[in-house]
Amino acid sequence: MEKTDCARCPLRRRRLFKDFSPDEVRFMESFKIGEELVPAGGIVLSQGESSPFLYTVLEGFGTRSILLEDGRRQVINFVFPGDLVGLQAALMGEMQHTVQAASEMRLCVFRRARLWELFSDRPDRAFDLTWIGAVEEHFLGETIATLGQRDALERMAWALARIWRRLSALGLRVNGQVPLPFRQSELADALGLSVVHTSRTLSTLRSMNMIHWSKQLLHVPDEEALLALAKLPVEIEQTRPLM
Amino acid sequence: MEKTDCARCPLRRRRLFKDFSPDEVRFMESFKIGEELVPAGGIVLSQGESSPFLYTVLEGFGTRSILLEDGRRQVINFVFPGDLVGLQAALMGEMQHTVQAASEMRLCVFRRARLWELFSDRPDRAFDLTWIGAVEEHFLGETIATLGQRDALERMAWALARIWRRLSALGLRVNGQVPLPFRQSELADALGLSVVHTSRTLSTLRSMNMIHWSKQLLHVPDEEALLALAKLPVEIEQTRPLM
DNA sequence: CGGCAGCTTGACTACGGTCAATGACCGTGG
DNA sequence: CCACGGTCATTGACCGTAGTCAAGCTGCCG
Repeated sequence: MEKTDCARCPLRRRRLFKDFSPDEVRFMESFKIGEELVPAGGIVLSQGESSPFLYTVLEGFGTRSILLEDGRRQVINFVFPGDLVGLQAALMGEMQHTVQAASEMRLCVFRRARLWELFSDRPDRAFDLTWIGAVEEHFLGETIATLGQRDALERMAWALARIWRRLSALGLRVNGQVPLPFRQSELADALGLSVVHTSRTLSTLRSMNMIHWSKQLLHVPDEEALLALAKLPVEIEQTRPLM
Repeated sequence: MEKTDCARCPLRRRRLFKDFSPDEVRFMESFKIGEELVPAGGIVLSQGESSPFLYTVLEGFGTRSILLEDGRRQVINFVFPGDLVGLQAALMGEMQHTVQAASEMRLCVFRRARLWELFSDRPDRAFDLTWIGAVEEHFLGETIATLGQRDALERMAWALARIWRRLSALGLRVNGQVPLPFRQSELADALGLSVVHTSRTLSTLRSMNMIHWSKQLLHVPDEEALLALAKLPVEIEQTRPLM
């Protein structure tokens, strides 16, 4: 697959992401070894396996999830364009979770073996990498707080509000709608709810006129209201570095 | 407070931690600016505030927790000797959670402003820092899976098994007991349970003879059994870098 | 048209929350 | 030295949120 060169990377134009210096663009250009397409439903990285690659998502959506021994599954979070996946395996040896495509995904491919080079030659990029890890960690902390403290309605509002905000910041909102290619069972596994209760909770949110979700499209008529229900502060999505 | 020099750091001797090269010791020696004591109950870092410092825990135990607007609290995880705290604030500007001492803590103090120097001069240490972030992230993922998928008994077994293993690996097991200076309400807030149900769950575990916990001391008669109840693989605690 | 996956709805159940009373322990002050 | 009050843990009674089981429904694809 031919690679789009980083200089004209469509993602980096988005306000959500930090600008690169020309130097950084050049480095990433050399760091990137290609692109990969994963079909909807495909596995990007598999729990328990190591991978010679890490990836930045260019397009498409996915999930990170942990499989328990007894078959239960927990979706750790959702993966959106701009997210880096595979860093764990790159650092720790093997993936501790599975990354799966929910819609077709286009990925930017980096070679794990060259990660050390990044640390020794490009402290700025190494810093960004650590920064990305810290943001991820913060987000997981918020997720823990949500699962630990909030009830089903709040959890659902929280998840949808986060998705809505993120996709909006990515410029994926068209006609007041964002794409939402997840199934209810994935939401359920992300929020620690049963599929049945997920369905009921969604219908409550619909009847409250907080969301409209059908045909893989989500519309939020009153963002403030949903954020309030989710008890999320009305802050802006912070600009983040891109790998 | 006079500082113990890194060359004879008591923590680094423990098997749990990676060895430093003499070079690294020298660098850390210069990176460390002092030590600090925080009394039991004291706040180390406060959610929403920034901090000019980051810390490595030398002794003592604590919690990281998120305060929700309505007063609910979620304990994200427990903090043990060897853990690094304050990296989030150092990178992202302000703390997203609070770090509080559960017992008296002795901390190694580093200056945030010199973090950049670490990245530019010491790629090995920068790599370790990122590594620490990745491990933390993995652990939070496991926590999410626990809160999302497991019932009260499994959660409690999981938490106590993790604490038991970690403290054992730290060499803090004496006479088959590890110190456990947390209150039940802290366990409750960590596991998303009410204090009442936490007490009941603990008494179930006791009656199953899985744990003995009194007077801030925890004893696990049959580690395998507890790990099995917690559905935790019987792996060794991985050696980790120390900052 | 048939079959399957995903969603919805109803009926019942149970895990864990809430409220409340009591007990154990400890530090403080009369 | 003991009484008092505070914090933390325990226990009982009751209740509610969310899980389970099961039956239908919808839409899609072969």
